[in-house]
Formats: sequence, structure tokens, C-alpha cells
Amino acid sequence: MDRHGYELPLLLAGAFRRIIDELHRRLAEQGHPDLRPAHGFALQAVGRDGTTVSELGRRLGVSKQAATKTAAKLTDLRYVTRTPDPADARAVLLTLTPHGRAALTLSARIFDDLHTEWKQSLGATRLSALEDDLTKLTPSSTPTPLADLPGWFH
Amino acid sequence: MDRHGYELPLLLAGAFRRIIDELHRRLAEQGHPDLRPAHGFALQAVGRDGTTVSELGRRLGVSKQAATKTAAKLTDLRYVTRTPDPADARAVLLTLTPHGRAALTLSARIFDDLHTEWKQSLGATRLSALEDDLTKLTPSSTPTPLADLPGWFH
DNA sequence: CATCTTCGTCAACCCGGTTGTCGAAAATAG
DNA sequence: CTATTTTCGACAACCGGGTTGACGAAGATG
Repeated sequence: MDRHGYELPLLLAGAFRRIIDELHRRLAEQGHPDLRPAHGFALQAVGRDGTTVSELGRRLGVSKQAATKTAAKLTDLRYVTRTPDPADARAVLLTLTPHGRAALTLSARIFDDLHTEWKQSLGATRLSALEDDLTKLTPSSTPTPLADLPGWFH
Repeated sequence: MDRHGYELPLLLAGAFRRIIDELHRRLAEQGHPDLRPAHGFALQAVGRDGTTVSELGRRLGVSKQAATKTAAKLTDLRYVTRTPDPADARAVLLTLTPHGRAALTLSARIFDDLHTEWKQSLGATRLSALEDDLTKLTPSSTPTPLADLPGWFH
């Protein structure tokens, strides 16, 4: 029953992908058909307190030029609004719209639902063990593990 | 010790990423600094028996236009050669160069090395359990789990 | 003040994908 | 044996998400 070395990464990627796909399937069903995985992370990075473009770039681990583009997209999709920063005339404040806050809340709920489903499927003990083991395999070296995932592949 | 629902996908992605990064770090050390993750999958898809552009596209689950580009890149990097198919004047045969075959062999060895390291770190039982659980979380619906990973994120 | 740094944008590019179109060659129908 | 349809692989144009480099405007610091 010993598996080849190349199988584990495939399993990890498959499981990750499955989860993200399912998340976005449910998000689409519930009023957020335009939200792409990359947007989800960006939305999370904007956060309920809002942020600036440069700070968004820092949080996502990408250049501020990339952050500018992402912010523009989120603005187009009506997930965030841009307002001038009263304290700094250079800066632009990105703030979640109600739609954006709803997406964040809904995502958290779906993630929890999925987590519960995994728990039912694997058992609480196995799931905890799986998470513990993955934690051990992924030392602290990865501060924001997903931030640069879109670009990292290249 | 209960984890939030959003943590598991982060752990999965982090672990996957860590493995692929480590693979390519070692590949780079051992004569393959130009090999990117996407190339690795393509190389695998070409295989030791070689294939055609269209078939490569099918194996990777992408359009043949995309396969054309990938084949061009692999050719540039001297991992494959292009020869006319004697049996079909339209087709182009993609064949691994010695360099390409070496990369494939080396990748397999590194994956096995990594697998052994995980086994030492988690214990054989835990690692098997982890693989079993991931298998359960990733039903057969994903035939080539990684094939379209680069593009899927968008 | 003068200088440096930071903010956000524009432009140009890369990479990996996508459609659409196309000529050439093969397979299939009559 | 010809006529049609399918397949092969390339072209061009585009997209999404990244990158660097340059830049004016505004803040921070000497």
C-alpha cells in the first residue's frame, strides 16, 4: 500500500483545489458568481477595517502595481470602494462595500460548513491529526501561505 | 484546539507549495535551474515514449494551442525535440532529450527522497493515514488533479 | 528649505491560458 | 476515385495576474 513520492503533492493539490472549487460553487449559488479565488484572498486582505493600495500589496506579497490592478477589479465588481485618505493626500482608502462584507461573512460560513463536512467524513480525530501533520509539514517559513499562490506557479 | 474552517485549505496549499518549491530548489541545484513547475507536468505528460502536440494538450487537459506553446518552451529549454511524424505528415513528434529524461528521473528520485523525509518526520503510519484521508477527500472526479492547476486559479 | 521616501498610476512586458481562423493532410462517405 | 469532414498544428488576438521601470504628487526628514 506504499505510495509513490509524487502522489502526496497530487493529493494535496487535489484536496485544496476541491475545497476552493466547492467554496466558489456555493458562493456563486448565493449571490457571488463573479468572485474568483484570487479575489477572495484580496478581499480578505482588505479586511473589515479597509486598507490602502500599497498596504494591500504588502499583505498579499505582491507589488503595489499588482495591488492597483486587483483593487481596480474589486472596485469594478462592487466589492470595495475607493475614497481619498483624509490623512494622506497621496493614499487611497479601500473599504469593503456591504456586498464585500457579505462575501467575507459568507465565505467564512462556507469554510466552516466544509470543515464540518470533512469532520463527518473523516472523524474529528483524523481531521485533527491531518491538520496537525500538515502544520508540521509546513513550518512557519510561509507567513501568508496563499498570498502569492497565483503567481508562484510561474 | 479546534481549527477554523479556512485553515485546512491554507495548510493544504502551504504543504503542496512547500513540496514543489523544495523539489525545484533541488532540481535547480542539480542542473535544472530553468525547469518551472508547469514544465515538470508537461515533461511528465510527454513521457519517455514521446507524444504529439495534440496528444500533449489532451493529457494536460488544455487546448492544443496552449500545448503548442508549452512544447515550444520545452524545445527552447532543450528538454524535448520536435521531429516530423513519419506516419502522419501533419503531426509533430515530441521526444524527450537525454536532458529531459534526466530531469524526469531526477524528479522521481527527489519526490521519493521527500516522501522518505515526510515519513521520518510524521511516522509511516501517520503519513499513510494522511494520504488515505486526502484520497477520501478527493474523489475520483479529478482525473488529472494537477493538469489544469496553473490555469484553474484564474 | 532641500532632499529623500512613499503613494499610486501608466506603460511595457512575461507567462500560461483562451477562442477563432486557417492550410494541409488524413479519414470517411458516396 | 472523388467529395466531404475531421484532425493536426500553427497563426493572431485576447485575458488575467504577475513583473520592472518611470513618474508626479505629497509626506517625512535633514
